[in-house]
Amino acid sequence: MLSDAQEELKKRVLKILDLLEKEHPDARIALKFSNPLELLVATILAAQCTDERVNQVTRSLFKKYRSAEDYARADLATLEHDIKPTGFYRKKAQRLKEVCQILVEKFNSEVPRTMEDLLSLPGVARKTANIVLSNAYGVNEGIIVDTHVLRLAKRLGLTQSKTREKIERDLMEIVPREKWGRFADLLIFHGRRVCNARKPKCEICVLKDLCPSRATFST
DNA sequence: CTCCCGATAT
DNA sequence: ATATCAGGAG
Repeated sequence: MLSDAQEELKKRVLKILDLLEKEHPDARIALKFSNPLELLVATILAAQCTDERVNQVTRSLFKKYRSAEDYARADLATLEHDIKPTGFYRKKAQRLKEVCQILVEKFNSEVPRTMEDLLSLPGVARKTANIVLSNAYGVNEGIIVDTHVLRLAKRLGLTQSKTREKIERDLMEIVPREKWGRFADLLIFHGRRVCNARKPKCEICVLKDLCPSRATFST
């Protein structure tokens, strides 16, 4: 069912994509990785942690742990120490080890390529799965709804929904499927550089003329 | 909803 | 002091 309001939202999305593409042509995932396993590990570590800190940790981590087997047989206390600066380190170490044990046992030591298999892994929900599918395998199963996409989608008036899963469905209806990956990259990049959580820089924002939240934030 | 974790910005 | 950082589970 396509209401007029939804058609308007689709137009607004295209405008946003166009403006952000011109503003941030180099927008790209900030996590550093060289294969699907490294991306999965980096994304798990990225929960409530800046990508910069994750990259700092993974630079040495990826030299020490090169395969799913390496994590699967790691000493838990050692792994905790190796990822400590990313925060939540006990839970993250436990999940990394458990996830990699499952990869070894059930997935031939490889990172799954389907949403269903990824979601079966402990500590992997839709946000993490979408990042891996999109950035490691070029698959658009859904739209990454992380803290930035969540915040910007609300501020830009693209959704009124509360939960991540509803917001993802809302966005999937108004963003062209071939742009799902690009949409997330651009919103995340813009969210980090301009539309911050704390103090959004509305005065330099290329979206200010179409942003319903602009007045709220202007100084 | 809380908990998990700690560094940093405001 | 408090909110936030490419969240997910109980």
